[in-house]
Amino acid sequence: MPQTMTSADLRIHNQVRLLRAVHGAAAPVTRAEAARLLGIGRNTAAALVGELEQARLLHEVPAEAGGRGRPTTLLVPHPEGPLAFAVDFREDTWTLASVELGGAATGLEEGEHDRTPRAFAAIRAAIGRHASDRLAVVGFATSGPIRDGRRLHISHLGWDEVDLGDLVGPDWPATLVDNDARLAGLAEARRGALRGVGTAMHFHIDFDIGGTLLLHGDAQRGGHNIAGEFGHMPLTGSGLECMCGVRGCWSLDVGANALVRRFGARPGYGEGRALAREILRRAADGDAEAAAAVDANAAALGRGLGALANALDPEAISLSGLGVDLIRLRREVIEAHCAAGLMAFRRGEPPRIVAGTVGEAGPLTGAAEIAWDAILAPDRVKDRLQGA
Amino acid sequence: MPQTMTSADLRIHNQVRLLRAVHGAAAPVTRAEAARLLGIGRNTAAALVGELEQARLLHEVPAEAGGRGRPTTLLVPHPEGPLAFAVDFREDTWTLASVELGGAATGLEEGEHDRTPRAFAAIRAAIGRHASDRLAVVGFATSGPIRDGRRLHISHLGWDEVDLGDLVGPDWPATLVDNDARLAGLAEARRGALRGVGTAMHFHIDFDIGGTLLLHGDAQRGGHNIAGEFGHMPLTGSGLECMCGVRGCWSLDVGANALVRRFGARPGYGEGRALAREILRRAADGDAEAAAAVDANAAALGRGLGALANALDPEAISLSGLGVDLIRLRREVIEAHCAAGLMAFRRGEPPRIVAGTVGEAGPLTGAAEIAWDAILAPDRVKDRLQGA
DNA sequence: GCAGTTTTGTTCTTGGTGAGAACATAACAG
DNA sequence: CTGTTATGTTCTCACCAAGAACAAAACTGC
Repeated sequence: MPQTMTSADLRIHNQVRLLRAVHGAAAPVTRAEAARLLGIGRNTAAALVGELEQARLLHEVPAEAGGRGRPTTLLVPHPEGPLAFAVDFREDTWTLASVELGGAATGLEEGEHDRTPRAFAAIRAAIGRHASDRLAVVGFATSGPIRDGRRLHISHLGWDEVDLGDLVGPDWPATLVDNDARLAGLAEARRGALRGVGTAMHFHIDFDIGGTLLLHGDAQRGGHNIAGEFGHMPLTGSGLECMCGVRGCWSLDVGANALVRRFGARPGYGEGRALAREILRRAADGDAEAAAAVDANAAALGRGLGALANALDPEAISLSGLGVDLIRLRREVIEAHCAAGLMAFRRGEPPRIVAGTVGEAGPLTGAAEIAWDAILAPDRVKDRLQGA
Repeated sequence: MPQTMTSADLRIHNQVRLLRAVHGAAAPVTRAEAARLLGIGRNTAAALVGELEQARLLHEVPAEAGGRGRPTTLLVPHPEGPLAFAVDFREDTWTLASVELGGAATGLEEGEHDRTPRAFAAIRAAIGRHASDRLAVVGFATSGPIRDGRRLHISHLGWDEVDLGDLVGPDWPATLVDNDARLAGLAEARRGALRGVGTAMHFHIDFDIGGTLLLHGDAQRGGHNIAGEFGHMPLTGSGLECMCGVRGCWSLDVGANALVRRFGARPGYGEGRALAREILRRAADGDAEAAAAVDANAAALGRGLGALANALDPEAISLSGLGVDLIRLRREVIEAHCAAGLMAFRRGEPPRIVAGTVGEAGPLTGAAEIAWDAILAPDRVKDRLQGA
């Protein structure tokens, strides 16, 4: 239930709705369109926008006349408005970008890192190089579960229970950290293949399978912010022991580990990824053993998706990482095994399985989204409106 | 995002908040408490309550003085206010109850049925015998998935894709139907063991395992209203074929089917349930084979819960049906196998596994909740306020 | 090129909403 | 019986969005 509602809160509420409409729109919105969209009068829209312009949250530019009627204005990000910085912290590289209202991103800097917490200092320095007083919130994507939003477990870096506070320090701008797979899903829900889908799931397939349940455009975080480890459910009957400490994880049969294990390579990270790509390439070229490995992978993927669909009933499922390749090479296998895992009465209306459209930029895009969610939170908008 | 917000909507919004506070409170609320709870002034509270009394949604009665200060009034359901009827439609019996604002239930009638759609006519007649113009919405709990809220699949009655419209007909009062396991979970979240838990799960264990993910007190329904078939995920490596059309379902290893199968009985419904209860009793009395069956059941239950916790990260999990007995008899087994299924880093903070406290009344209570959710929907409250 | 049409912007009035201050009231405490 | 405390009540005020009326700026068709 929303918190207290006074007359003044009403104004903020509608201004946030307006800002969200602009931020989430696929194409630029005119002021008149926004009024219709929110169901408010043109006069009210003018007043709301006027204050938001004053607060440097929106800017009005003349819209080119597109037919009859008095020409209106386009609502665009204010040139001096707040910016979100987004960081995608990957296995041994990172990317920093600046994202304005509406989602337009500008790449700022990239770097490599040595897999130690020193990487965070380098990123902080990069942020410092590009930051201005327009920088409002930093969204940070990293792999691995992040318990309570603070304690990082990045297994491929050997980071276990690393406290975020020790990494970002007090000199950082306001920073929100979340899991990359979850953020990739959020990106698909807000700006990709899952836009407008009420109940959806996203899975990022790499060595591991991480994902998220997306309800009405929001990624679910669980009670301790560590929801989404779907790869660590025993969905395909594997008897192997997983690095996570459990036996039989789905991830052992789907993704890069499963592909490379078949070719005698040890599971792990790094160079294994190249081998996995090589196997996919050989499978596409007709190599029988590679093809069999990919078949098995796709089958296990489909089986697990079917099981999850029984439990969570998504309308659509999007995939990123190796999942995109698996869909490209073996859509029928995935769908057939998904159907086999679906309860019979569901098979007439199976979840759509689609490749994500945000692609590699998923974590970065999602990181920008959580940053913008914070910037557009009613309290923050209120402060900004009153501070102006 | 909430819909249009005008000044008038603000009033409704706060009145709904007030009604929900009264409805959801554990103990009766005074007007002054309600004002504090909602963060509104005493004057505003007086105005809101006054209109709600006018609309016969709330009634004020003098509260017995409990200390210093001018005595206030207790907010109670209006004696002529709306009522929800709740129906629990079970395997061969049904129960009809009347529930007032706040959740107080009055049993009205019970009956047996012949497992055919004629049962609905009998229930309709019972509703007619007790209905007055106070009856606002009927909440109906039945087992099996209900696709899109309309198409019923009740396997133990042999109902497949039975359209709700053919059952309830146009002469029914406004009726909302949902799955009994989901409604039992909703009841726990609103009035039971899961009250106040942000992320929780509930499972009802009978022959099958049905359940629901509960987020902030709301049961998740999925894209086609058929979420919650957690029992039909292959979480325990069974190789058996399930009646649902899939192989390896969790339900085959947990619940009454798994118990009776061990004793040579065929899986199914009806008399099998008595045998399952008998096995539990013998296990409690020390019968070795019964104990082994119960052990296996508890282990499989725990294993599945651990897997689901990896994916969905609930703070607490409540159980009903046989789950209550399994917790009573084998809590350690469940918890140990749950921990084994949890990723290692989660084991320090496992989900609490608790017996539901609403008990047998779960589906009925949940059915009343969805009915009251409808009655307290802003549009409906608005109509009632303006109609008065 | 001009009059009519269409869409939007702008201005002003109005009904409604919650906040806040001041005061009244009804209990309890000593 | 007086002071304290919590609540009810009344009144004013700032604010909000709606709606009507009018103005403005484009296009259309003759």
